[in-house]
Amino acid sequence: MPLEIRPSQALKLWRQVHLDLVRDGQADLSARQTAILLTIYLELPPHTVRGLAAQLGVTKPVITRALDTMGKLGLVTRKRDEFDRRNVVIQRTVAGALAVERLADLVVEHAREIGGG
Amino acid sequence: MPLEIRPSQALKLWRQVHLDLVRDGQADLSARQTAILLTIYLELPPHTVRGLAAQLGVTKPVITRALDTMGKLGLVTRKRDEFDRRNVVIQRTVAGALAVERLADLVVEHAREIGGG
DNA sequence: GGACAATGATACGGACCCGTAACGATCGGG
DNA sequence: CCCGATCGTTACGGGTCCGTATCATTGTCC
Repeated sequence: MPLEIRPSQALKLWRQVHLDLVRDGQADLSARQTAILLTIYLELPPHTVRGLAAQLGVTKPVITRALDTMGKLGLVTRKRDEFDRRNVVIQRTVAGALAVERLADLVVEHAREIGGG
Repeated sequence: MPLEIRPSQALKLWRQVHLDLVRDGQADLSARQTAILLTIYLELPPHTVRGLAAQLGVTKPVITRALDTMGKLGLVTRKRDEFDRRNVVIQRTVAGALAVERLADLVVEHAREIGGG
């Protein structure tokens, strides 16, 4: 059963959620950072810098810097892989899980409000 | 008729759309810029710097700078209001309308893919 | 052990954005 | 005409991010 949504509804939803994100003063994440964060929290671990870079189609420094920023915000953590010490495993945090959950609630709530658009 | 969507579906949708935005190499807009762009294209004109700042809960320079950037990208245009020459009216462009339309299509398409999640 | 590959981090110059504060231009009332 | 209010922009110091190139560390294979 596909999720049906019309273009006008999609845009209203997109706008309302972004408005809330901005007004709540939450971290003003870029599209890249959002994609990284959600990939970490939705896809099965383990996550590496290399893997994320490949999935997003960006270079490794982009991921490293995004992880630096999100690390400061407490949204993710890094840990060296003990089996292959070249790798770094990106781990989830409680704060990160809460932020993702809050985003989900925001989308659900506004979707409900929009209704027939 | 409310638009029903579950949290897990919302997150999948959010991730997929952001992944596409990043991979398409489109302008990597921040949450603020996205909110501004969609407000201009969804709400009734006229739009002013002051009005946008109030709606988003940010300061005026934030809007000015965002308009500078989007102007370079061809997404919006500015014009002085001839009736009150203190005001600046923000206008839509063909390129901006296309970008918004593309975003809508992206959301609709991924919503359809997700289905029962 | 040594050459080579792979991983993530760092250096660099340049661009953008932030918040606060000040600025020039314009309007409106006395 | 002038003073104050309003509008959008710009200046400033500080921070983040970009892409490219390079680096140190670690693993792999002969």
